[in-house]
Amino acid sequence: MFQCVFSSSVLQPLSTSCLFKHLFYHSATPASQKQPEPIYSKKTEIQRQTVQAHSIKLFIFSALQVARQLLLQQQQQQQQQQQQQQVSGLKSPKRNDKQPALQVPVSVAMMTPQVITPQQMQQILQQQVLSPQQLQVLLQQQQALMLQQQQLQEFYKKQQEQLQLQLLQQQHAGKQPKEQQQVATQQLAFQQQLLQMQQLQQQHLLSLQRQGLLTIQPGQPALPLQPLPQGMIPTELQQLWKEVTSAHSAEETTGNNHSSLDLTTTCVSSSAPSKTSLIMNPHASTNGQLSVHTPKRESMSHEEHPHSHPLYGHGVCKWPGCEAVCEDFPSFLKHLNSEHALDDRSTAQCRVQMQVVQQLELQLAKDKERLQAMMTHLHVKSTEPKAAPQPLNLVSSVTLSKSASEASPQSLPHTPTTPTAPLTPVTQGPSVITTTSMHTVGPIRRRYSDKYNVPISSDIAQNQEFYKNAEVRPPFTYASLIRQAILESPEKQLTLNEIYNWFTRMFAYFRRNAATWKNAVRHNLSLHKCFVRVENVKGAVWTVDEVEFQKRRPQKISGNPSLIKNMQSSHAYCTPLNAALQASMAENSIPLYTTASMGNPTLGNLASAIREELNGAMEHTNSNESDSSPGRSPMQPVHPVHVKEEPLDPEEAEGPLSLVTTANHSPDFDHDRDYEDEAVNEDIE
DNA sequence: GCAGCAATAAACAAGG
DNA sequence: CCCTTGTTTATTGCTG
Repeated sequence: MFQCVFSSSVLQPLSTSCLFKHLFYHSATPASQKQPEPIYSKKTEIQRQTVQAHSIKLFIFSALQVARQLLLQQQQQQQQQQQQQQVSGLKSPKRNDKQPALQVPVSVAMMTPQVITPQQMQQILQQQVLSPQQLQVLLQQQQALMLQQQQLQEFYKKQQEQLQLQLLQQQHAGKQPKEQQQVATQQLAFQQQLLQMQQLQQQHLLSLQRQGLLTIQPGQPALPLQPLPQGMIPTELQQLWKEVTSAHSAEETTGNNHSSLDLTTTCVSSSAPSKTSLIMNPHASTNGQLSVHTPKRESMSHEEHPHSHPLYGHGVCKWPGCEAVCEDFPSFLKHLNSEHALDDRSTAQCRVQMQVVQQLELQLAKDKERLQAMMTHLHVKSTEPKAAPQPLNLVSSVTLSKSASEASPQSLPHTPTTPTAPLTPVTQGPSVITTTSMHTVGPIRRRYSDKYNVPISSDIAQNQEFYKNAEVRPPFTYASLIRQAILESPEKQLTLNEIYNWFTRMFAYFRRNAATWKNAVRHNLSLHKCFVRVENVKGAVWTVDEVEFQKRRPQKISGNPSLIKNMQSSHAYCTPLNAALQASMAENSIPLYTTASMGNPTLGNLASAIREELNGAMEHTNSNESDSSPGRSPMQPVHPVHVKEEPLDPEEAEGPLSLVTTANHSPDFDHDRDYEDEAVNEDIE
């Protein structure tokens, strides 16, 4: 069952064919009339936004309730069987294999039954392996196994230590523990996970010991972290592992760490940017997964600062729910050793933390997935109806972005139209096509024009938070931005550095690639007569010659003043929204934008910004051009309609009172110009 | 295809 | 010498 996971659209289940039809329906509509449509994606509601996350939590919870009871019964039986077999002798471990897991598809049952990671969940969902019923069964199984793990732990504690040692030894030897003869294979794997967690603790102690701060001899040799099949090891488990063993791993390259690292790489996915870039490039996290990147950095930082610890900061133990004050690192270690030793409570807390991380990662994965689906869909849409050269252009741009992130972007000349670039489907690239990753595109020069019809100050004021937080290129020329910066200053004059600061303060976009845009700022200041350098006592300041500025582009903007006025008016009464809300609304407004909410330029701006981020996907889809709409993309200058734009001083026009006009206009608006972030990759600067 | 504009890159100089 | 500031030139992409 497929459901729309995007926007406020109705959650209607769709079959595969219906989904395609639906997508095609949207694709067939001229992009200039329609904003990106809600993406119908083959996912269940689990992959929806937070609401869905909550839903699934409830869903899981209810499933767990059922599972709990089942498990308790099952557990009792198993314990009885275990005890019986200890008495009567041990049977062949093969019985484990014959004992089927709960009714779960093979592909799932084959997985090591551990807590489902977001990745697994995604995979399951994407593969459409599970029906909701199956999913429920799986969840029950998962939880049951978790409970079982807990209870097994207790049980083991009550058993002879010999039993545990035996278990460990056998696992170390790659054999199946005897205790697992009576449990399903899932339970076996859960025991393994339990052991891994114990190993985490052991490793932790080991690491502490290696720091010379503990003298405890580990009771058992560190067991190799058993790689879980199919790369299914939970990322969060790795992270925990790395966190716990970070200091240790820095100085030792044991098999444990190797397997951990390798698995990390595996989890990142083979299509991700090279491991090296992830590791070496401090900005690579924008392209890759933080869950992978972060531990790496932590590991390195710990290497540099032996007294730093993921669980210790600002004199406080950062163990979840602890916050005990530890004056110094040794006392923290002592505290950690005493209060957070390997016991039920610690392992339970560890599990909780794992789940927290899982939730976060799931959330992140969902959003990434949605973004990718959106982009994929839009690319398809934009390429389908167009002639070959343009789609090539577009696709190669994206491809370039990927290759650029993999190779050395700096060395890449701007060859966005290079046909030699493989036309790799977008979906095959790094699973994370983030906003920032779009910025890693090579220097693709894209026309970058002012929203002539919208006062810059108005737009900036309306979307201030958005620009501040989203790395979206403001749809204004450098000249306009510089002018705005200067005009915003109390004395209408700024030093170059102050202009820089304004840029970085106002636009997240300009917090990157400083060398590039600063050069552009200087270039513009020097180039345009409208910027006048005034020698000051302290140095030089830049001012704006408004007359010159107005003379700059009179020919470009002309047309019906009333339309402009309408635009400004409708634009002005939009309440500024915070960035997150804006982004969300932009998402949701996309379909409406083309139809009903033409009067909401703020949303329009956001929609435009999103389009901008879409790497020109909708470029040249200007089959319908009509410039009068205030809801038209603010990115789009009005070409055909000649409006005298500049006479409208933005400072005058942006007043909130200058409005009161039509909110609705022609649903047509031109789409033909999309501006993307050419984005020199700052990562390697 | 061309002109114009804007973005980008880069060389260069002057001054702190 | 390095950095910042400022100027200039060249190139490229986009649009009309």
